[in-house]
Amino acid sequence: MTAPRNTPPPPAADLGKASAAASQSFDLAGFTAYRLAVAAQSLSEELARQYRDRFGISIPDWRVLVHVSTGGDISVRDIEARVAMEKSKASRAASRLVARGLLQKHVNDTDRRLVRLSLTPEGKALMDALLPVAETYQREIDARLGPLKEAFEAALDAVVAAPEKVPR
Amino acid sequence: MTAPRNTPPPPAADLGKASAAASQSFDLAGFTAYRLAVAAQSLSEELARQYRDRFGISIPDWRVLVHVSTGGDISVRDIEARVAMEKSKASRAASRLVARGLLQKHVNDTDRRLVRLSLTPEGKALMDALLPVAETYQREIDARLGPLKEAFEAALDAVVAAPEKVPR
DNA sequence: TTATAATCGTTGCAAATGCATCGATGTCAA
DNA sequence: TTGACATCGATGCATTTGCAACGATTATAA
Repeated sequence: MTAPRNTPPPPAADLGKASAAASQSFDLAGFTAYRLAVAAQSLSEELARQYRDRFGISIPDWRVLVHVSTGGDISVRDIEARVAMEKSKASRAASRLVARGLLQKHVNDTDRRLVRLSLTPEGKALMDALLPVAETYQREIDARLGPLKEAFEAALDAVVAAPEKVPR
Repeated sequence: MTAPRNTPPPPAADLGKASAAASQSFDLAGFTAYRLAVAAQSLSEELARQYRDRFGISIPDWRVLVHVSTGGDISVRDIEARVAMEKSKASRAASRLVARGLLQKHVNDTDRRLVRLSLTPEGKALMDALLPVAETYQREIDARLGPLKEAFEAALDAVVAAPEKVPR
């Protein structure tokens, strides 16, 4: 991102072109979904790099770990619903973490289809190392946002809340 | 999606952040990088589903198409730099689009390492169909944001601009 | 009860992805 | 000019991903 070297600055508006239509009237930079995706990727990668380099943890791993560490007895489907992750992704992340000795799986006695995920002592120890990194990073982001933070949070809520289905 | 059934409502806001034992003091919902990622995925998927179902276009395809359609003669590395996409991803998306007859590749005569990507007539026609969908969707998002939009855009800029590297 | 449907977590599989590397081309300094 | 190095786009490869199954379990209704 952002290393245009031999690239001439975007002409941005020179395609006169035939069809009086779309071909030149759209600017990706003004497209909120795109800008949001780029921003999200940028932030996630900053943090993910640290997790990966220092702890060997991927983003799916991290999400599962955080959810389990804060949520008590959590099932895969809880993660799917609350962490915005495909269930197969959550399932595999959980299995990886179990294989690494960070997580345990138990059968839920009330509903034996469900799995209860919980941290092992090793998992707890890892989280104790991981969370300060996340908190430091969050403070960094807060600093970048400054007074915009409140509006930003509100906007994130607003944009996700889909009041009605977008016409198909 | 989002049908929490047997899941108790998230505690949401009760972090004493005693920092002593991280294992329960962190709330993913208060973590900006996460919220941003979820919002971005939500928005991208809403639009991507339409593109996929109606036009067989993936998000990487879409980004390449938009960039080519607005940017004139564009190389793969331009896309990498300006669309926040891995170059192999951009390269393969371009190849897919060429295979579908939507894009053309030419050698850049000035620098023969570069590829010039341009829309075929079929590609232009597709964009003429695609862009109104995107514009409608953008209006939908604007409606959701309302007066928050300005602050939201500013916040996206602020959060991405990493003034200095986060300590590694 | 029994039959039918729904849900949970896992897994097979094809496609997509990230990374490293390659050949081709270009740049630059000696 | 030559040689060392950089850049571009493509690709091999291992991993990850999304989706559609599946078996096991539970819920619902006849």
